[in-house]
Amino acid sequence: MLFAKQSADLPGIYLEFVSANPTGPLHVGHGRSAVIGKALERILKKSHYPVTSAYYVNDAGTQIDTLTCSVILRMIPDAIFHSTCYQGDYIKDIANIGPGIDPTSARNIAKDSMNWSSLEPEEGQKRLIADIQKHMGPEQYQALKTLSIHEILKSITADLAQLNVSYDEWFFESTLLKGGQVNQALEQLQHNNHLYTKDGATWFKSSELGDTKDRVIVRSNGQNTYFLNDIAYHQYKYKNYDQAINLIGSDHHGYGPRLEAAKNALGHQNKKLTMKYIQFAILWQNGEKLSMSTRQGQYTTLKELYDEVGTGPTLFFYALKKPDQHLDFDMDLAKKQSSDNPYYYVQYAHARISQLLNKANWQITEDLSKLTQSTERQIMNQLLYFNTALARAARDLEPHQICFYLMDLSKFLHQYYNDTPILKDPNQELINARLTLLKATANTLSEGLKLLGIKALENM
RNA sequence: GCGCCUGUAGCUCAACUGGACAGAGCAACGGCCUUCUAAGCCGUGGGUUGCAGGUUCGAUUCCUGCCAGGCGUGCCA
Repeated sequence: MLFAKQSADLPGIYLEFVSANPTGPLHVGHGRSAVIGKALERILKKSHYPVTSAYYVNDAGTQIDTLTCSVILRMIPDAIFHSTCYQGDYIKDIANIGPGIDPTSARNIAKDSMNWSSLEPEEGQKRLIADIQKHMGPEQYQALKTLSIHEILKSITADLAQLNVSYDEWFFESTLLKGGQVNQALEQLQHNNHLYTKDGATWFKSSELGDTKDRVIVRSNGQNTYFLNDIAYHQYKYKNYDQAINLIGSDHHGYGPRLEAAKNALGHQNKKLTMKYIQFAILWQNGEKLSMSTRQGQYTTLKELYDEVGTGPTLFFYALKKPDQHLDFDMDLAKKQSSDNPYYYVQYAHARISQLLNKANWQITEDLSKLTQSTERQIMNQLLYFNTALARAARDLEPHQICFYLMDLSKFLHQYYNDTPILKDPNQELINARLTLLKATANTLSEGLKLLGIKALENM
């Protein structure tokens, strides 16, 4: 192989991450997947892989009906708010922008709401959705559903944008149902003899393909499981890409084998499915662990986090540890503007260089033969190592390797800066050579930070 | 019970897929600003890599068995 690989030779990668249900604002758990996922997209793209990033919007399941009904109940002051509905204030906000509900429907719903709370929570939940849909009528209901999803996605997009996270594609689960891809996948599984019926439900024989047990894909009540729709989604991925990478919370690790089984059952043995599990981030503030309960809206939102510690530190801290390692996110440290904080350590290195470059009278030179100090060699070696570090981060899907690379490079820079008064030297040629090296260092720091979504600072 | 992940210095973490005396930061202690930003640098102390075996010239890394923690083990998503 004489030449470096071109993009066209490399496998097209479909990278899905976050894909949180659009039922509420993103919380701090989603933040880590968002930051790592986007960093991976940039790392892979910089490594010349054709990458498509995607957010899968689950807009078809019962949780969306729960969302819609939560909003509707908040629009009717007389109705009793059900315990299984989403409690957060954001529901009220959506209800306030809504067009309102016609008086007859509202009265009926308010009347029924007494019955729901007398039932078992789950049963009440089911009845609630059915009754509300009946009273509202399909058009009015659908309008509010669309509005609710739209508003939630707006807030999710805004949160992600704060962390410089954007997507090539937003893929809606509902399009798979409308477009017939779900039925198509179902038929193909049937045709390939991977299905059977038991207890009125349709089962996928995933245990024959490496999973620990068979899985229901159509429930006895006729509803698809999340899994079936996801199979159809992955069918789409395999048809258009060579490799699918899913970033997924490690609490869902049991999901991988059945997706792999489905891939093979549909004849996509030649495609690669990579599950990258992201461990939880645990927030610490004032030396105490923050509660992560997702019930009753008692969790820390992503917005609260980046408002508190700032975008740059948030990005750096989320990416700092190996993805499959638990992350202790120390908010006090992230806010601290001192040497303990690795984010500022790296930024300070870049800022120091920027100031020198601005202050000096110099020009770029190709002659670096005068740079013979060990500190200068150390920096040069580290600069040459960048491509390797990048390749490793891409290979292992581990952005934290970029963080460690940047911290190492920053350390060499600070050492150099401390023991060599660069601008004081009488030899202009030497100054030119040294500042050329520092310019390259600043560029590399800036590039590395950019991979993490962080803008390098000129001064501090 | 079974499955996946984790266990490295007092704390938080690395360790280039099996290679040299296992490295950083913080915390502790001691130095460096009349000199380009001290948000920095230098030095000292700190380890039986959870435990016990095995494979290997060589193991934090691979295998087996324990111990501890986390997460799973739905006709939830």
